[in-house]
Amino acid sequence: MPKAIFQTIYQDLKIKIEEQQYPFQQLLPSENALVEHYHCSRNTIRRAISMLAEEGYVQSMHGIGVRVIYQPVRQTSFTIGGIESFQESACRNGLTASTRVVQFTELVSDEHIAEKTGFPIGSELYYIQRVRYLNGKALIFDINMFLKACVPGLTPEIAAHSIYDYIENTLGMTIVTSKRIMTVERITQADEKYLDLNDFNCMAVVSGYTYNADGLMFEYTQSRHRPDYFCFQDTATRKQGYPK
Amino acid sequence: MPKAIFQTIYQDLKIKIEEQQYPFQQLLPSENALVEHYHCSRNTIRRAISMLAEEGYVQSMHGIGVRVIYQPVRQTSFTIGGIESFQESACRNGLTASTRVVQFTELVSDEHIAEKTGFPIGSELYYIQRVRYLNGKALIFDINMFLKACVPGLTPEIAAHSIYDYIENTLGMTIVTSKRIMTVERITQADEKYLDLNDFNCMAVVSGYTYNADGLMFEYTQSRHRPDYFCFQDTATRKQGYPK
DNA sequence: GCTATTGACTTGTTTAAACAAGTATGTTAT
DNA sequence: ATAACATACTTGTTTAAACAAGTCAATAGC
Repeated sequence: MPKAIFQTIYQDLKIKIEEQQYPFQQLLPSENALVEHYHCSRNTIRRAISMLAEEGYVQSMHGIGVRVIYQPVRQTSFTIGGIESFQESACRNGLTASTRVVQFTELVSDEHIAEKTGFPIGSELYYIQRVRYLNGKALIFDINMFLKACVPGLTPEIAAHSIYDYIENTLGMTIVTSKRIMTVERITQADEKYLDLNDFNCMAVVSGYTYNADGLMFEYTQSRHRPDYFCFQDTATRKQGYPK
Repeated sequence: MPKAIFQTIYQDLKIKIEEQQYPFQQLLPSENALVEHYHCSRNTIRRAISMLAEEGYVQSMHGIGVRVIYQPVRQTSFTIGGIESFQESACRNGLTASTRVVQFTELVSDEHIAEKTGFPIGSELYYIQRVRYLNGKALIFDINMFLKACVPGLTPEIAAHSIYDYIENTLGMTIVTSKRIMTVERITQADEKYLDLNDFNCMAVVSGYTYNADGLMFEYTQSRHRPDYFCFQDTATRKQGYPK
């Protein structure tokens, strides 16, 4: 439930842009006009607009106005620069999702794991392997490692449902920042064993490092997607003011 | 040359974090301390900090402070949520880069192109195919389409050097927003013809839609990377204030 | 007719202030 | 000892104001 004013305005403008009340290539009402409409200060309006600009919804033009550059997306896509769980993504794309836990153990981080995941050597971890089904097809293979101290009481039953739901709603922990690296890697024996592969010899791999509200990295995830069901969206803005 | 105060502070803090003057997991000086140090208002400090948070350098904790969560990167990576040209990326990663233009023609957008690129039907375009070499190996195949009206005077010679350099420094146009979609696709005949493929049957594909300062989309790019030389970085922050 | 200037808009940057709210560390009262 | 409270921090939100700077159109002067 958004209580902050800028959040409310941000979401209201976002919906109006998505519904094309403010169509592609048109200008938004000027900041001063929005100030009158929402009965708030110009700073608050500017904060909402800058959030929309970051997501590629609008683009401000000095002396002119704020242009809408949002266009409806083309196909089912998996992430848009936010942090979404598998469940949330599937739901948003209108797909039937299910999960099978194929491994659930505990282990202690050694040198090799520390190098790959960033967990200090000696950390006690949960190690989980899951197969994700979309509309009945085995398409995604997930490997998760959680800091045991941060996610106590994890069970295979929770893993089969939604770990994020457990973390946020049951444990009350807040997930804040996630660093992700996308690569394309050759298929492994586990991919072949668990997934419905169509003679692809590569997988789209998203490696994620997730931090909680204390700034502590508590999760490493490797998510291996069958190429034809993978799509990753991103909006970049060119930094001004480079040296020279 | 950054003249804005918040830019200066942002870059100064960024460098200090990268040099680990503010080490991983430590807190930055409090906002009020930074206000004294930089002789500016708290808002200006907060703006610089929020930019660092967006890039995954720091994370603010209500009532506690701002924690550094930056860690030096692992390997050669190709993009970090900014807009970088091939030249800039290669330079940053210390690689020898060269480019061969294999096609340079003009064409008019038809229904099929409009669907794929978003250019309106009838737009006059430059159509360019380029092979990118890193340390002598043909690894990337680029397909570019530019709105002719926006990038007048483009030549194969410019394409062989750096189109972005031409656009920004010669034409004086500013690139602001770029929307990108990452997918993994099967190799094409052109990939086989031009690139050094190592029995991969997929390519990492980045499709980009670039907008200039007028909010006009003037470029569509498809960049096809050999999987083992591809790495894409991203930092996401979980939005607070979801409905219920 | 053409150019230059003015003025009314727009967004961009910065400051100062006030208050809310979360955290940690005391001290006090039981 | 322990619980409750006070208080001195921290970051988070919002306002109001001033000025800078870019755009655009109408107007004045030649």
